[in-house]
Amino acid sequence: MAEQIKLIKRGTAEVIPEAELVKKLERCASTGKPLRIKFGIDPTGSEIHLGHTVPIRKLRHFQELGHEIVFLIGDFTAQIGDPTGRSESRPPLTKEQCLENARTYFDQVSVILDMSKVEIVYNSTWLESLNFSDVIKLAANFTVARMLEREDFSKRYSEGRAIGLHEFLYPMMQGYDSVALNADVEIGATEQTFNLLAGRQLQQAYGQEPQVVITLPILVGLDGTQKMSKSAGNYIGITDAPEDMYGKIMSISDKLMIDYYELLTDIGEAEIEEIKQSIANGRLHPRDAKMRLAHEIVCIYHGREAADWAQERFRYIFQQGRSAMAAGAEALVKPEEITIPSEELNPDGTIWICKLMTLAGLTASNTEARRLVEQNAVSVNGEKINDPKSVLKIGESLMLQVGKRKYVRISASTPAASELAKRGREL
RNA sequence: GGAGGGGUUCCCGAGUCUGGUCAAAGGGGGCAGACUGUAAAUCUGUUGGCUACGCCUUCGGAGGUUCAAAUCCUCCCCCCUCCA
Repeated sequence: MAEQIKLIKRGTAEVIPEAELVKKLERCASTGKPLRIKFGIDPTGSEIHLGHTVPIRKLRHFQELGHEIVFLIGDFTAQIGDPTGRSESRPPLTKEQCLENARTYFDQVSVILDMSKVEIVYNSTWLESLNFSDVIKLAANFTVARMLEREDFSKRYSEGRAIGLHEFLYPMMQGYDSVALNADVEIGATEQTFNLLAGRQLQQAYGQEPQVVITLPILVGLDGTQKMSKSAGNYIGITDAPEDMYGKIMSISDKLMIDYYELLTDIGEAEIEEIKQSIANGRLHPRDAKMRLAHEIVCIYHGREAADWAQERFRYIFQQGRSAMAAGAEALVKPEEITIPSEELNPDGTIWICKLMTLAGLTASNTEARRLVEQNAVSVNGEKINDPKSVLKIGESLMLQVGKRKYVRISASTPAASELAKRGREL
């Protein structure tokens, strides 16, 4: 029992209230009836990043302990859009989009969770059939003062910004979901606390035992300050290539490292504590601790072999030669191959460097390319180019590198091939 | 319904009274360079496009005045605040 609680509490922000969790677990142990763990998502259909995995990993812990995961797709609520943490309302989604998004979501999540044991439900199932008097009855369980307790609402209210009346309904609906599912535990990020607690309130009103609320910290992104999110561009996608994932983790600040250890890996708490101590007293170089972290995480999503490779590659490129172009580096570097249509070349088979960079997708415009060349950020076959008027001959193939991390191998298509491709496009 | 304040480049925000010197200050963020541990901090450069010391497009939208408009005029759209 103590072990169970320890695993469940690991990395959480809050367990409200802990005593009830203990009671539920004890009952579960004596009756053998697993707890129902609710977790809801908005089927907005974006790529999953490490920030999303924090609560999902918590679900996995519950799954390991033999409890039942109920995955709630908020297909109904998606039509309103949870105002939490954002000011823009989202465009409504069609049913088909919801289903499609849910499918891609579960594809990605299956790396972490055993999806065959997960119960999937859609909240339109019960929310759609409520009528106006049902809604009034539900709404009567809350007061305006109570709603304004939510930080997001009170802040907007005091700043004189708009709060849509329908936004008050969101916590209510989420709470009613818990009633409909008879949830024992609900998991969410700390910013969800209010909505999660609404579930407790409504469950009590409907004569159910209230759910235990478990909140998880919000994962800070690569920039070290903002919440990890796609729109902020500070994220690590779980489908990122091993080397990218590894590299991105290496670029986080030392301060974040321990949080990442705790929230994103299975390394034991005692060991994490030891790492922390060793760094503090200088026995362990923070870089090495971070490499371990990066390896560990890549391992989860790509397997040991890929993680080993990414690590070796990192050592080779960034700690030793620092040249992605060095002979024999091919196997580690694995540059993306880009073929330039030969009609883009000048008659003598050469091409202007800036144009080449843009064609290869390394820059958005020739002007940007020119700037980078002038800033000494571009090299070809390992040699810096700093004349923006340079003209290159592609020949067999060449390595083009921009900045520290972007590089591609360029080759030109034969005229015949590009002619074919062109015709293919027209057809 | 009444009164007032606004919409400027990725974001915030000057510039508008007193048209040109405005591709538009400053800050943030981004990118690159130096230093490093692809860390942090710091410093420097850069941040619409175009084979480019010139040209083109951009200050909510559409017109107009003018040699010249982010700046002046007309109409329209949108946002916010206060009062009711």
